Amino acid sequence: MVSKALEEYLKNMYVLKKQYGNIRVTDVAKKMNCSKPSVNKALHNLKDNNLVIYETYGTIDLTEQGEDLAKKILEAYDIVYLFFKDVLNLNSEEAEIEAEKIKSNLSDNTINELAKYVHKVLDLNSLDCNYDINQEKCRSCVRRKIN
Amino acid sequence: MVSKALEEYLKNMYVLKKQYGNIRVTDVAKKMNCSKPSVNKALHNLKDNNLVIYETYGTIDLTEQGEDLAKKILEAYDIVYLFFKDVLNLNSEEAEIEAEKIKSNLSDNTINELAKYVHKVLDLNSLDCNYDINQEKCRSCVRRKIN
DNA sequence: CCTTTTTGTTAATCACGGTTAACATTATAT
DNA sequence: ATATAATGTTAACCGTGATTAACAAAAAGG
Repeated sequence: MVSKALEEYLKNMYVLKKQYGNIRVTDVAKKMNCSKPSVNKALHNLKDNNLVIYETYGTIDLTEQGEDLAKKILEAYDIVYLFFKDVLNLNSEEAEIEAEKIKSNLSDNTINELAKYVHKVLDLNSLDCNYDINQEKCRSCVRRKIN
Repeated sequence: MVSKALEEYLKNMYVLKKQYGNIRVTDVAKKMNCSKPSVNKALHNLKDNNLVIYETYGTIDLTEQGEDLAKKILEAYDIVYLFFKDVLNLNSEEAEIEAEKIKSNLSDNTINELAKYVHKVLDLNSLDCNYDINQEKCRSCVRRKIN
């Protein structure tokens, strides 16, 4: 099991790969507001855990295992974010911050249950709209897709 | 701002104080499954932060500030636990573990919103019981008190 | 090309939270 | 009252994740 800190590096590398097509130490450092040596260290550590492919001064890529883990982390983030934003009605900025803080702490099962719950509640709220369009809980009464 | 780790020591000291009337290094260490030197270190650190009253080989007590913080942490735990157990329907053990993991991460505002939400949902579920006693979401349809 | 700039790495260091081993103090029991 | 047991403290150390300063390599521009 890799640490939260390392997962965070991995996640950001994954996002950068999708965004720019490649992963660079400088970009990761900028994105994470940390120093380049920190990224370099993380890189070595992630490599030791078979999550990235990397040689000194070479290109950086995620292994299949690394991609899977990154996706799982992002999915956890998404579902927690959705809960905070659309169920608890926190504003986007706060939902983002709070989701970021706890996404890596929760077990797979909890994330699954939360996903099911959010799905169910957003649907329920949509139905409620037919009865009382102005009631407070209808702020989030738009049917959404959860992948 | 004191660290999560220190908050955890503080919380456990508070609980032991309520439970036994006094706080002892050995008891804290047992409760937290850590060594006595760790407790001792935490003690010095908490003292520096004006959260405990403590002299070498002397009795340990929480300051008013320390008690307030400990109570806040416990309240956060309780509300998160309740959410996992009675809203998400996790079993008690899992709800406990998950609540423990994230209680100190969430902002005051999030905890407040979560408290309001849990309160509301448990009431709603109670009402739902009148319509369909057997539907799945009624597993948690008992009216509960949240202090 | 070759100089300059950007990028990446290494070394040394730090803070934090934890440990074990050794020691000091306090409490207990006979 | 004192030997023994329990409790608490200190010192030395470790791993993790971060830093800055210095350096090496690669890329870019003239």
